[in-house]
Amino acid sequence: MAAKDDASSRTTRGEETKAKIVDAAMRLFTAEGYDATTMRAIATEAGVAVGNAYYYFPSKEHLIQAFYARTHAEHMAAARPVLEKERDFAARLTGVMEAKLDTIEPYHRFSGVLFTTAADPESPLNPFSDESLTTRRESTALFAEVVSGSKLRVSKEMAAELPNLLWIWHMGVVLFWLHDDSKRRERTRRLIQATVPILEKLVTLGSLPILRGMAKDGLALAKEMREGRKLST
Amino acid sequence: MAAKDDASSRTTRGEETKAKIVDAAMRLFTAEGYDATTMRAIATEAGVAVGNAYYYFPSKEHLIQAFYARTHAEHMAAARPVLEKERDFAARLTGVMEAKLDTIEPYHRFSGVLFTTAADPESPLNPFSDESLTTRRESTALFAEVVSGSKLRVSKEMAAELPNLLWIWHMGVVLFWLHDDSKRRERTRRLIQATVPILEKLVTLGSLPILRGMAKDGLALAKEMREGRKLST
DNA sequence: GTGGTATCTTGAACGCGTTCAAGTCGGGCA
DNA sequence: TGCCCGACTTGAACGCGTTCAAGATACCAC
Repeated sequence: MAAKDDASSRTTRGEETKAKIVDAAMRLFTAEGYDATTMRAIATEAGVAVGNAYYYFPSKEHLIQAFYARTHAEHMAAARPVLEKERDFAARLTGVMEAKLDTIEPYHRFSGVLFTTAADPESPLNPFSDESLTTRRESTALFAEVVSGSKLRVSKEMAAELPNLLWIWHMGVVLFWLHDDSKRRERTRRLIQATVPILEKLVTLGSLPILRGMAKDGLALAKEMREGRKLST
Repeated sequence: MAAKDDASSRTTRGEETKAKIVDAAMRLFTAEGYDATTMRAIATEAGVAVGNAYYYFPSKEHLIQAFYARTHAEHMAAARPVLEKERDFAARLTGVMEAKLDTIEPYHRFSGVLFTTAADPESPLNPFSDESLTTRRESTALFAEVVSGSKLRVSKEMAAELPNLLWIWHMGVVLFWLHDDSKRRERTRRLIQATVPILEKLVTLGSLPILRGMAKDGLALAKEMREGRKLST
């Protein structure tokens, strides 16, 4: 009996409590919305004291980040089949982005808060913050895979910068999605359908000798701007 | 004596109290930051009861909007000389955008909150909200003037849509500015310097017969997306 | 003047996110 | 066995944004 308890040692109990709290929070956020969900309600739903939630999460906002990490993981999984199957750049990008929409759809109602703080340099939810670094890196890696696994041939500079640019594009699409109250988010899907070919065209044209110089300048600018903020890698 | 009081009638007293509250709020926001400034402190500074502030403003956030309206007015004024003097499109756009940066610079420290809610569809501060309609319209009109007062010749469709696109671009620049901690916001200024010629080039190229079709599609898309949200006009 | 009324003002009270001093628990060492 | 100590848990208390019933104020009609 005691042997088996090796796994369910000290830290494990804490992990369980932590998971109970995140679960409760996600249930309530989804059902009631962010503002309407109180920390007391989360604690009660999780079967713990309110102070206990603060032992594991510094603030209510940080609970959202845990939530964000989850949908991010789901997105990574949902994008997998697309990356395995498709070889065409536009199809890969569209597939990955649509997988994102499908993943976050259940939370459209209260996702506002999720990205609300996106613009606040002080918030831990800010996609440029250190606390978002892991997620951002993974997300960028996903877009790198969209490029590298496609038939598209790009320069070294382009290969280095394009994933970051696609990540920015993806943030823009999500921002649009937030405000999109059309059924099944048809508008956002249309936006994707319309902008992906443009992106592809830009990348392709950027490889032509004539436009090489201009593309190079653009990429250099993107890199410079990215490194100015603490976004680098 | 009584005759002179015509002007300082009923509504005027209310206006004065309202102004006192906004003044106090702006002083404290600038000095202490948004979060550190309490409604009680604002009320005390303004010499009124806390409940009185809520008679004039539905929430603390709405006080920011009043603040936003002020800097907006300042920007309109600061942009005037540029529009009077310059005739070159790029110079006009750069000048207007740099005027914006100059106007909002004093509030960089706490502007995060100002745009924090930009992504939240529920917030009254959301630039796409009905409550922001007036400001947004004026702002768009400013960019319309940037175009119309320049030597640049554009198609009817382009003239109709370009101001909105420039407004979006301007929001992006402000978002970048928010995260820009370089001295004198040199990075943001560099971003403007670098992107304005690209915008100009895109507009110019879009007028060429060869690319007319593509430009038309792009403009139609922009219009469609804008009308999907309640942004129209 | 007197009463009526719309406008404006008050501050106690509410529920919230958050903090923290005071615990409880359970494995390891004597 | 006893007891120690770090990991974990508790809930009362604090200060905040916000609400609201109650009152003050100033103007009009009579």
